[in-house]
Amino acid sequence: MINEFDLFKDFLHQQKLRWTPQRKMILDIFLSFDGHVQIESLYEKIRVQDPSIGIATLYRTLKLLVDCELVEAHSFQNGKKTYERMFHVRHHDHLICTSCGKTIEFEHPLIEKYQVEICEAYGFTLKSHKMELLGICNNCRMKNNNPPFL
Amino acid sequence: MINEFDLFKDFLHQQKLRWTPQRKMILDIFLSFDGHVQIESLYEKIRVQDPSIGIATLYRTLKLLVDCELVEAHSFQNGKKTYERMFHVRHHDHLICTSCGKTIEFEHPLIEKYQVEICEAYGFTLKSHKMELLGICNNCRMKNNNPPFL
DNA sequence: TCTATATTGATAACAGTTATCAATATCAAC
DNA sequence: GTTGATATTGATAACTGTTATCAATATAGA
Repeated sequence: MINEFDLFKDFLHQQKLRWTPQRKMILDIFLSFDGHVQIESLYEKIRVQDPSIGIATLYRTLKLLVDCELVEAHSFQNGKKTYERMFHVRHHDHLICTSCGKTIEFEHPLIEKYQVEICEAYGFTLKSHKMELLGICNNCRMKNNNPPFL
Repeated sequence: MINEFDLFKDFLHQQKLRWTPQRKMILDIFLSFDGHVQIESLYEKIRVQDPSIGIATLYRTLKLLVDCELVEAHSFQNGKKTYERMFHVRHHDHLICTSCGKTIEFEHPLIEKYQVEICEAYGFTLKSHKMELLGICNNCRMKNNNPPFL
């Protein structure tokens, strides 16, 4: 079964770029994270293994990983980017309790279908999506003694 | 009917902050835009009316407008924030081009319906949601003309 | 092994945003 | 209206995350 390393190697070869120990290590450590990874955490963990690696190499490698679609970049409010693994991972959306922070992952095939339709209508090629439903979970509603709809 | 100016004035008063001509003008010009406003465009238009206004005042005022929930801040791929009017505006979701940053607003009643169903299934009381479809717009696809790897 | 050239780490540069500060404006109390 | 405590302003320095530059080095095909 094809894996991320082979895919990255192929991509580099195809672009006449080179497979280096730094690139291997960065991908390796990136894959050891789950969910959204911040440059900062990634860089810390990388430096444990090899303190000589420069931050520029990390940014450059992440950009390559995004180019070959193994990784997706997100921007959040605080101005920092996060990076998310995009290969061998099933897509899902999030239900988030704004009171306790609990999150539930879910999928909904029909919603996905409508998303594609919307993109087609506007001439977009859909690459990914993010959907977050924000609400109050059962637990918190009981605890706070709030009525079910508020 | 209550309007943005009264709401902002009340908010400032409540926080023991002051109602100034600069704040009035910034809100006024902000409201003359539609959709997602970039600081840059906003600042240009403001300086036409009063070239003495400083960029810091613009940032400070936008932060206040976000605090009082008249405005919502978004961060997109290119690292720039955009600001969106949040009052007297119907809820909508976003289609975002990850290449040029162009955004299109849309609504889809069926998707909204399924969101409610999902929340009910997990015992959540839905408060709000955010859905972003990320892709490549027609323009950028033509311009770049580079097929994705894989 | 040799050689063209891609890659590296250090760091300067850059862009967007925020903090600092002295001068000024606001507004509640009188 | 005047006063005075203090919030606000504009200019700009500082800060943060990211990217570009560059000389030294590593890679990989011949």
